[in-house]
Amino acid sequence: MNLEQSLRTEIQKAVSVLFNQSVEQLQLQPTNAEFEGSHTLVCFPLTRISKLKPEETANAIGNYLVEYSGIVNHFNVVKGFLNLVIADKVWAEVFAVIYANKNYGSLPDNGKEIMIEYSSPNTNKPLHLGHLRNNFLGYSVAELYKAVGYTVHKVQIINDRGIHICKSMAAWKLYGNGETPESSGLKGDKLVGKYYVEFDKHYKAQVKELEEKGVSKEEAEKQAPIMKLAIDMLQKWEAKDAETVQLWKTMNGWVYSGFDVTYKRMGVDFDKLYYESDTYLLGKDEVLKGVEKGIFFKKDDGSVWVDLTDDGLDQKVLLRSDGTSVYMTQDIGTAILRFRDFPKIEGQVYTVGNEQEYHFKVLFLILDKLGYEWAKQCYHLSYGMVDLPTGKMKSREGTVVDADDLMQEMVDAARAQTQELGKVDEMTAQEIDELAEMIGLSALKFFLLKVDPKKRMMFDPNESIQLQGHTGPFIQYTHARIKAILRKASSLNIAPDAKVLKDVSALESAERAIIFKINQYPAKVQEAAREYSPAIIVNYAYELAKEYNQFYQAIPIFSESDAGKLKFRVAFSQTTADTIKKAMALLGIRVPERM
RNA sequence: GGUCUCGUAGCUCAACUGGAUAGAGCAGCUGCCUUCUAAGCAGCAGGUUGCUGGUUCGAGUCCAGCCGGGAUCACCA
Repeated sequence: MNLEQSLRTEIQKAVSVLFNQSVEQLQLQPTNAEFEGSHTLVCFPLTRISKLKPEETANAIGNYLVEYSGIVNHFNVVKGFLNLVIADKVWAEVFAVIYANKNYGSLPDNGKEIMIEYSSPNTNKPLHLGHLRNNFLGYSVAELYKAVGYTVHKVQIINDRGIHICKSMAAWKLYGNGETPESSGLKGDKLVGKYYVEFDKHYKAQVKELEEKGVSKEEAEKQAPIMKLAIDMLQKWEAKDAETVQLWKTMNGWVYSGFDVTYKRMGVDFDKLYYESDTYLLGKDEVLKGVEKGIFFKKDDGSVWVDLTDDGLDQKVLLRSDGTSVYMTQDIGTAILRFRDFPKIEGQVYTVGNEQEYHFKVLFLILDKLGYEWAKQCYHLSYGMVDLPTGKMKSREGTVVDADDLMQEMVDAARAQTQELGKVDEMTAQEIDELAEMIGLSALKFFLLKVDPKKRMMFDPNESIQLQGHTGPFIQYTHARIKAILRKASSLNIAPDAKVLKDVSALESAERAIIFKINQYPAKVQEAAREYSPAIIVNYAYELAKEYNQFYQAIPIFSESDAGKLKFRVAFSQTTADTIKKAMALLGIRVPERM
């Protein structure tokens, strides 16, 4: 039983003894910094039971806890707030338990499985800033679910078919001269992206030319030879024309190898990939079955619809009048396929931008109507757009921030800063590279994860490159700093053991603050998983590091003469470093031994 | 227009789900490296939480109505 639970139990005991009534709900919160204590019981709601004034209620409970609980040393009351001061002996015991637990913060395997989808790019454009937020979020939520006991399957669906990739193919065929990633030295995804842009350029020129000849805009857009070629390729692809399929495979292959490089640097991975070319025909049977069951209906032109007006939504098309599938149909099929592939998963998390909220609302509703129990366990992890100081990212205006470029800039900035601070004197070139990589990516990930996922956020390149303050590098620095202490402790043969810890009394307030923080860690992990919010861990890690730095600055560890106390300080420095490392790992951020 | 969503310090974000005098970082100003790493610490300054009402012991948080951003309402994906 942890401290908070014990405290709640004791308070409930107090209430039932003092007021002869039981309560389940207690408002227990951290004490404001300005008052003495760590835990505060809000007593206003209890006045109904106590029939006393808030202050009197608080005093009565406080006295009882000091007398009987064995946890509370003393207390103070401000208005209806009962501020409790936990006995140092209890803190020491709490810490001793944490110190001995190697898996602190992780729950044991709960036998449940969950699927998390993220990234899911198109194959015609390189990954950009928006994908970075998506990937970091999805990866982190997966780590959070692992930490609370789930087996997690990370997947993505790659949008590898359709007119967009045919556009790149058409442009490459016309203007590529056989260019390959090898011959050009370009990353595969960049090469294909280049031809997508190329397509657009020529297409616009051709449309303009036709218009100048007196063709209407609408007609010109249809007649532009390059567009005709792209459409022709799409039809050939669907007819499984060998040459077209081969080109498609080749160019997508380039994209995948390019993406792999980017994913690797980002530090994300996937357990299974779904390709839209495999799944785009799925779902149709399911929809037709739905028609038979009367869940969906057919219009006179043959198109199939679902009526969601009773649920406050619209009617939505599921099959076109020519019988072909739409986006929604595919997603229905893919969802069902995934539950067949992984029968044990209890639900799916879709990490997709909030512009698709309506789509997923409809999707989950349809799956529910089709009778799939798991539909209720599907969750759209909807995140807000990333804005630039100049406004929205627009590919047409060339304001898209490329993922590879950005990561490189961050790493370069980290290297420059590290060198400027003179931290690299004793490092090899390889060590410097590794450190710069770690720091640069930490700054980026921390920056993108610190905001509540649901909210739209601002990405200011100048601010993101900051390595001081509320940043990943600040936390990494704290970790490295603690490691330096531990190295010194080890060289002095100071080895803490759990037995000594319990005997420590008279803690400094900075020490209590850190133990209090460390003690919160498991609850924070669970909250973050429940809320699908890595931002909770980001802020937790920051607060813990901040707390430690205050201690570090205020109390010189090795000047302590009491051997027990010295060991205690080394021990909780160790645990702080471990907790920082674990928390950062949940965010996909590594921490260095020195920096 | 319907639906959803956001609005907190000059800027970027918090606020434990209704609790105390709304907190951090950046930017600005003051201090602190002969002691474990100054990518740090301590401090100053900065707020009518978009506006107006309501609910109650208590509202940034809940409700209503305005004002202002954004998203979405395709036989596109």
